[in-house]
Amino acid sequence: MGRGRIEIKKIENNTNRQVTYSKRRNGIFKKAHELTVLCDANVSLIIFSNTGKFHEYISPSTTTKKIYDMYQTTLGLDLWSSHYERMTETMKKLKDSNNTLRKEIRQRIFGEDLDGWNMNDLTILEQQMQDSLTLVRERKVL
Amino acid sequence: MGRGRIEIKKIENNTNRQVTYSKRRNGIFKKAHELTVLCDANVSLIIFSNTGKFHEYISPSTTTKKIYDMYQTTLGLDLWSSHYERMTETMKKLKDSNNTLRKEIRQRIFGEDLDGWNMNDLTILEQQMQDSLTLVRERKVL
DNA sequence: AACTATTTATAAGA
DNA sequence: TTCTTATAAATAGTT
Repeated sequence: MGRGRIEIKKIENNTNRQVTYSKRRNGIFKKAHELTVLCDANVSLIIFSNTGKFHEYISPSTTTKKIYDMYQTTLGLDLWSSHYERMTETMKKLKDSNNTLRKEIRQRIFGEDLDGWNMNDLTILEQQMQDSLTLVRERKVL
Repeated sequence: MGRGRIEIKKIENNTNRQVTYSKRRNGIFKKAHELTVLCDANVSLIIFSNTGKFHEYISPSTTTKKIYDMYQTTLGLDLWSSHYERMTETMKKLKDSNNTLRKEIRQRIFGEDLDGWNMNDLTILEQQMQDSLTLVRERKVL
């Protein structure tokens, strides 16, 4: 690498570690970009230094989120997307339930939307309405 | 780099590109690991080849999820959480709406849950029920 | 998969 | 820090 072989172990001297970090960070970013161009690859490279400083390389043709989504899809992981799917499904069920309830209210409270009901259905509905009405009238005299 | 300088542009020959990809992937993974150890850094390196093959390096002391969580925190980004929050809010509204509808049905169809309604409320409800019942009866004779 | 001529990366020094 | 340079490391083309 440079003047004399170095051992791959943590550089204890703060200044040296910082300098090496800066040089090698540039080096690996360059490598990441070369891999992107030469081999038409998509690369996401995120680095946090030991002092918490953040640097990243992302291939120009993609985004970090896309890479992360692909990562999850590829590994079949359950970090976000399955959670998302569960929520989507729950939401769909809630919406369906909502629609059903609204229709029921239109039919049974306002007597609307009853096209297609036959005489028998209507008789049962009428009886139910009569019962409810009786309940309310009873409550008024309590 | 090797025998003769190369240009950094896409290698068009499939075999050559594949071979270079394999060699350089190893190279950059080694660099990522050296940076991790020498500089005590946390590195996430995810690569998708142009054929969709997936490879990653992650510093041993961390996980990909941790890096992405830090990534979001550091950038103050909202890649996933804002979407999540919007969904959570929508879901809450749907649940509330659902509960309201169910209560309305209990009260106005089954005459239940009417504690706290005063005489005036009950009279209005009674009138509404009477109107709906009339609507249904009219429909029966159509 | 191994070899090797070169280029590239970089550790240490200025 | 930035530049220089000796040397190690990476790798493109070859076998």
